[in-house]
Amino acid sequence: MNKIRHIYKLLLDRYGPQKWWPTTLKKDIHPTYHGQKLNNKARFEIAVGAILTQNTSWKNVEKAIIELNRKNLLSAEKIKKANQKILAKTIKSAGYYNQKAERLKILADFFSKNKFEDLMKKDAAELREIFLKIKGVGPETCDSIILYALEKPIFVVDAYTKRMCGHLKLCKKDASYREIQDLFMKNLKQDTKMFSEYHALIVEHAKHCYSRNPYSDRLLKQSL
DNA sequence: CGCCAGGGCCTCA
DNA sequence: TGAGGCCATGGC
Repeated sequence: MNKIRHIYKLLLDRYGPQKWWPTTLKKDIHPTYHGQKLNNKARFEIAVGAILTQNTSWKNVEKAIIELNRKNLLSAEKIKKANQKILAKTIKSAGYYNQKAERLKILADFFSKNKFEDLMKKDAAELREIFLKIKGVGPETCDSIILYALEKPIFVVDAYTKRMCGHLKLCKKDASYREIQDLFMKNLKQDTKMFSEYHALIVEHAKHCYSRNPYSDRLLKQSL
């Protein structure tokens, strides 16, 4: 059986559905998103979260998003108008707050000029070209926005994914982002929901098995 | 106390 | 292209 598909089954069986993107869908934090189709506010918030979580634990990001909400700053128009230093202070808990405040400003500017309805008419490859031109948006942030905010099928590769694939010898240790992305996308059905789950499951699994060297991944090593 | 977290930019070969 | 420095808080 195909290893990539096999790993997905094993992880799903072990951890259950993750229902990513997290937090924004939790009822207690954002009632309007719970169990509903994403609205534009939710999509924007996911993009903001994708920036804020760069090399940062989600817990710290969650606090920052709650603060943005509390100060009524969670929209493209509001962030565009906001004082950058105040914005930085608001997202302090997410770390790199000066850089990220600038990146949020740029992102807000982008989304005020490019409406979700229009962006969603494009396919993942077109969107990728567009987002990668934005300063502060690299491959992972770009693909996270495309997959989770715009719901187009593209596989998100992060440090955990690379670590896991290297450890399981599914790719070379110095494999590029695109190589690893291709590895998954060429072995899977192009399905947004499944790609969303799979990436989330890798993160969950990696938190257990790939946080500290030497890695021990009994679940997957035994089964491959 | 040190290490690391769901990266990306800039600089310099 | 790729390696290394830099950005920074909070949890453990």
